[in-house]
Amino acid sequence: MKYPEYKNPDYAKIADEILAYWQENNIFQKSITTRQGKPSFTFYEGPPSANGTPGIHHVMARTIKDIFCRYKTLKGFQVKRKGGWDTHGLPVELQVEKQLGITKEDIGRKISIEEYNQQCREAVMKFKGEWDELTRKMGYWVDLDDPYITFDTKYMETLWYLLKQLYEKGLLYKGYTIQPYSPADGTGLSSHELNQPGCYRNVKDTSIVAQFKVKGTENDYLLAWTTTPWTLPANSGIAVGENIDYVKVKTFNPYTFEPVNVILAKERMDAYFNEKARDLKVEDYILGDKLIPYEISDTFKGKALVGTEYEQLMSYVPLAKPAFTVIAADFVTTDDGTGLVHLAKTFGADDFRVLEQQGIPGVMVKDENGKEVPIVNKQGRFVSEITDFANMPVKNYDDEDENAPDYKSTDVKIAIKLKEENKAFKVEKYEHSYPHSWRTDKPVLYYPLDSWFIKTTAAKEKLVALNKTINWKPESTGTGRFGNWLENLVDWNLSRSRFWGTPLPIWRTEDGKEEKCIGSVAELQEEVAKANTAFASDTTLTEKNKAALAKEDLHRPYVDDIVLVSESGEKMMREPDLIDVWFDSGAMPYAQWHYPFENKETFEKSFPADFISEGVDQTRGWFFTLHAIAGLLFDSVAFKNVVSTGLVLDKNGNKMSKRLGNGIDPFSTINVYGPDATRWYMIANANPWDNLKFDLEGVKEVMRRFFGTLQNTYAFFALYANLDGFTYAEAAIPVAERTESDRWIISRLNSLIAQVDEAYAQYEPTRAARLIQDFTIDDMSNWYVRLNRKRFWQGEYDKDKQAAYQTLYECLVTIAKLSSAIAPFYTDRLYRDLNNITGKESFESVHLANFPEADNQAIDKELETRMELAQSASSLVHSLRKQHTIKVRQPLSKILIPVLNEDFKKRVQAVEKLILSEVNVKDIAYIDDTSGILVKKIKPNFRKLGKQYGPKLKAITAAIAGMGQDEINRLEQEQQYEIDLPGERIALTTEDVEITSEDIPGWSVAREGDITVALDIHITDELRKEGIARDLINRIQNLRKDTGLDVQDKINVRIEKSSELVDDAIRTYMDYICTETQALTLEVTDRLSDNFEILELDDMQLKIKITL
RNA sequence: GGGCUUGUAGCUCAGGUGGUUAGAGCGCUACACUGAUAAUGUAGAGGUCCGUGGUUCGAGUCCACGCAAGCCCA
Repeated sequence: MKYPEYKNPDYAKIADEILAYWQENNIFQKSITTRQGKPSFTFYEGPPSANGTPGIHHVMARTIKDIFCRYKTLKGFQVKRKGGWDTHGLPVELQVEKQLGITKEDIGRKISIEEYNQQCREAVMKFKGEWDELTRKMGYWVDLDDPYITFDTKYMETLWYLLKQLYEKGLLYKGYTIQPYSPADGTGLSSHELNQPGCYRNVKDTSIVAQFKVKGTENDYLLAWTTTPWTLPANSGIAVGENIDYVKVKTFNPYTFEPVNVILAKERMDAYFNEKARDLKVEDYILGDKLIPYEISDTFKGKALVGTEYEQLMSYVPLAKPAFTVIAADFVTTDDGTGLVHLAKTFGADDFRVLEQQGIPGVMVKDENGKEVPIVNKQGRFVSEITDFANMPVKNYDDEDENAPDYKSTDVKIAIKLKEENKAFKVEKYEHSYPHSWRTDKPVLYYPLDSWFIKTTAAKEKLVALNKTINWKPESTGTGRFGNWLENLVDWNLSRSRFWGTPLPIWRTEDGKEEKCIGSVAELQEEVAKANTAFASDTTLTEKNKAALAKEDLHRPYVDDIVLVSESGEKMMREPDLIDVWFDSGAMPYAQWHYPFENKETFEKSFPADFISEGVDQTRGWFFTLHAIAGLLFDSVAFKNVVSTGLVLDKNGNKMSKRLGNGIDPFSTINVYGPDATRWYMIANANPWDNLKFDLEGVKEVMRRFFGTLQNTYAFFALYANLDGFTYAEAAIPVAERTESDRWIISRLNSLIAQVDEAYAQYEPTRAARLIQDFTIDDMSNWYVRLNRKRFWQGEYDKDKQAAYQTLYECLVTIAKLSSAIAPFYTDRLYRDLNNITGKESFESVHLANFPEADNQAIDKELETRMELAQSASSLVHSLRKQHTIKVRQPLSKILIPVLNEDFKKRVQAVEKLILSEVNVKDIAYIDDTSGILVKKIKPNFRKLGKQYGPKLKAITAAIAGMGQDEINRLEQEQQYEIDLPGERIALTTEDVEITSEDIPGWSVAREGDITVALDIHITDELRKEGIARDLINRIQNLRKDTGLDVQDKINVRIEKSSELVDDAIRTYMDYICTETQALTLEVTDRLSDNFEILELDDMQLKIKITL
């Protein structure tokens, strides 16, 4: 049995093979069953919607999910992960509308709701095949055989159960919010509809700066600006900015010329007062003059205005305190208007929010049922209570000719009235952007619409407190984005007026006085039975009820048909709304198990989740709904750890979109570069929560640099291990008995295990990937293998060789395990290629193995430091050789290393041999102080001195810089040295400075950190000959390779006599050359006649002939 | 308009608790090395650490105000 050797590894192909292996051997299932009885680690899958094709960002998000599930499995946890599909909601509906070429209005007319929903049900799984394929090909392990599906009746039944729980706790109520509403269409508009092109249009409207009289003053007025004068009768508050500067200005009303004191933001004065009137005196004003003088009589911050009461502007509907009070709001600016904002609670979302917070009521009237309604009806007309304008449309909804000479809009009529009453300070046309219905082109109003809410605000404190126990990655998303959101929580608006979704399970009598919330299918059946008994005489009704129930489907339209009976015997109809689809996904911890109807125990064991991960855009989506439902109903968090991932952008940092065509197809990427490199690149390149600029060049680089190096190292190992028959059959050689470099790489390996384990445990996969990558490339390949190459291909199969194999084997297997969570395919191949030969472990796959444990005994920090020293020393010698253009093949006699203390010397000595062989030098000479040739450099220890002396540091630095060699020596000998500062003397110790060797006069030196190296570049004849011998070996090796000889082929070499120097070199190093080149004979002949090759050696030419 | 994030070499990114020569990889240039060879080493070029103020003996790092990009929400 041999370790498989690969010529040109195709990583995509490897992945396919491994995938097949997993499938045949049920590796995923085994990764769960083999952990039976172990502590469980719960992961919740945020359900994707399969109505679109998956993109490259899904690979990113799912890689993160997969990594931690795999990691925890290796750590011995049982990690069940149920897949799921999000199936309801607007995107599906819009897609179907588009597909059928219909609009929302056509549903229930041109197409029945039943048929429409059937279309949705089919459309939503349209791309399930692609999703499953991606899941499989990218190696995302999730259980797709038994997924939860949000349109499933069982799933929906759990939603009803949860809603009923909320209802019974009094957390589900009917209220209203201010939403875009089109009176012309008689319907509300979704934000999606509002985002239709052409919806926002520039229109000229009448704007009014109204004068609100401050209570208890003679003629002090608050100036508030509005572009919707029709909302003025509904005014019940005014908002100011707390930190904005306001002024009180003495002037005259430009329409009535009455003297007034008006209050507005200082910055806005220019807009309302004529510069030319600045120097006029208020006292000198002649009534009726166009140029109106003004004078600032007071200045104050907005804060001072808060609480000011004023008189109602248009008193059609009286209102009690605290209405008509000035409040502070964060949305007030001085960009336009007056810096005071008129608030109409029923006609602005901001207005509603701040007034609600302050407990200020809105201007409402009672309708015929005694229900409170706004002063504008659903047709967009003033109600009768607004006597002067009763029944007038607030916008031009009657298609009147606006260009007619006598046309006056309602806004204008209001303006005229206010002017006459000394209540308008300025009236003008104002052009602004205003939303219009995309159907009728008529202006949209912001209007209170009925909605069902979950009273999340009731649990705000709890939700905030629970959030603090969640480990957020990154932390700022939890404390900032999510935390702030919770702090400013508003009630969750559940209502959606759509068709494809979970219906609200609430039935109401027509007068709204009695209602019932249904919490299960069984309950619905009971209630239907009751109703059918109560309304037995109405067979149409009872038959409909029966038919609807028989469908066993909780969707519309069936549930709409069901009529229930109230306590008092009234008919109850279902509230027509659907619930927000976010409730669907937020309820998945319960609904995926059909809790509490089934799987109670399973649910309890898997709640809350240990880990979830989704895009940061889910903060107010899934993350919130999970948190809210768990907090409200279960007094618990829904998840303990969460990684919110950033966006995947194109390589230029632009959002990927179908329109721009800059999207990356995940399938082709995986097919070309393989899933491992794709996954590794995404993880190693940037932290998952940072946006990723996805560049295929980066994937290529990862493939070459990391996987290429790892594969190369394996290939190297396999090549020689196969030749030597290494199968790890021998007992492991104790680490203490292995070479310095073996112990070093093992120490580094164990340090790596500990660091990688910690990185994963802290949900920092990027750190883990980078650590593994650096170790593989720098430590294992470029240093350990390079230094130890000879041990693998030279000499007998002795202990030393076994130690080398064992050491490298250990490294490779460990890297396979550490990386397996990120690159599951290649690492499984690597692991099994190695382990199948040695049989060290009995696992069928790396994913069934255990995470390596760091052996602290094997970690030797001192050794790691020493090796760093060897690396920098070697690098310095290489650099010196480079300067003098002396190739490494040419041996040199010695290097000098200055040593300023014994510790340093010991360290270098320990790695002396390594350095010498690495740089091809015969000897190291250590020079210390006593040699008297060192030039030293002194530098202040800023960290220490700074703390101690602070401001005096500049003077001290100057004094130290002035120290010569004698002074430095004295400091070192006496351990103390006094320097003069202006006015005082300071004693320095050796701790206060850093002394390094700067130079060795007459030598060529190089420095890096605290190590200095000098190189003896004199080449003796002896060295020259050895250099020639090495050159010759190199040329012969090249020749062997070029002629296609195998590594083990023995050869005979004949070389034509040339210079004495070369002949001498060959004679002297005959044995050496023969051993290295596997030559049986090597002779120098007078003349080579035919079939010879010419070797270039420095400036010489050699004729050579190689035969088998 | 608000909240959050990001800004360091041509590109992608590192740079605990402030410490005096700001690093790596890729790319570019040159040279070397060569039973790991579609690999490797060394060197060079390339930086107003987004800007402006401030704190400090000392700021890429801390503070304030901006600018730019992104996400979410109005």
